[in-house]
Amino acid sequence: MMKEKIKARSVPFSQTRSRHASETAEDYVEAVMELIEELGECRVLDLARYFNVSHVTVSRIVKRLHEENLLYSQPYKPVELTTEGSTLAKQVKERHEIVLAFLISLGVDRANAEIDSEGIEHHVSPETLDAMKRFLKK
Amino acid sequence: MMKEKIKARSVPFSQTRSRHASETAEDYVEAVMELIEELGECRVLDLARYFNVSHVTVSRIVKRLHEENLLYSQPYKPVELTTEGSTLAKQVKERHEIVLAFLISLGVDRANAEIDSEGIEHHVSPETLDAMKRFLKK
DNA sequence: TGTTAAATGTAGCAATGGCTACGGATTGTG
DNA sequence: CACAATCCGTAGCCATTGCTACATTTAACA
Repeated sequence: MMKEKIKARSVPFSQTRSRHASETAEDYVEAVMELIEELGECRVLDLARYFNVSHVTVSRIVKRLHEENLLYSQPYKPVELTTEGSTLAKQVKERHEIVLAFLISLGVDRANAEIDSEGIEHHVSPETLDAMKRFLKK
Repeated sequence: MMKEKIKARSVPFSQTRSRHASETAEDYVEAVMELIEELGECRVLDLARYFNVSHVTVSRIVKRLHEENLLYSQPYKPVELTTEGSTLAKQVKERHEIVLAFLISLGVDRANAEIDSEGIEHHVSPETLDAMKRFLKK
């Protein structure tokens, strides 16, 4: 059978695993920032409740993000953001808020907008984010 | 320290793992449908090139989706869609096309729209999809 | 036909993110 | 202070998605 050349995806599904790991990092720094604002500090169990996972899962991810210099943590102590983590958290939070506002302004009810924005935010390029901002200004 | 109750995320990050597995399933049935249309058949290596992963990764995922009754495969034979897989593929493709058209109509250039739509499509609820359709009609 | 090339499968390792079970650390309270 | 409750770490399991290396099957062609 004659076969034409296969075109790979515009942007290959490059490394689904590392992509997911980055999303986790973004979710965690955002959550840590939010929980510190809400509660004054962020414990492992706070994150576990926030994400609805066991404290063991949180503990391991916190350890990884600590090694990646996004979080600062000591045994049995609250989790804190490093400078790098804080910077990332602010970016993620801003992007998240824009996506959420955009969906609401598009006519999606708040409940669905909140759910979808959490999934969508990780996949919004700066260009798409700009387009959303422009839409919001009108 | 007094701590208020922690509110879990509106929709808990429930089972990131199974969520990712579903996304993979959606991506694969969509790819299989597209590759069959383009090439007449879909081989493991076609999928490997499409997703930029090794044939081993594809082989294992195809095996899993076969067990989930989305794909039909026999050793050393082309991959096919089951009825269930075909139905899912059509839904995913339609949703994907709407998201892509929406982003373009929002003012995102095609290249970025294609990239972002691939990431976003899995996180668009029916409500948000409806809002995108309404936007496209105007 | 028989040899070689291409396509797939299998074995086995790593990273990530789930979990339960268990034990140690910290905290709060009588 | 001491005990109990809560918090958190470790061990060790599973599933998913990456990989390389190697074996096998299929297909192509000299």
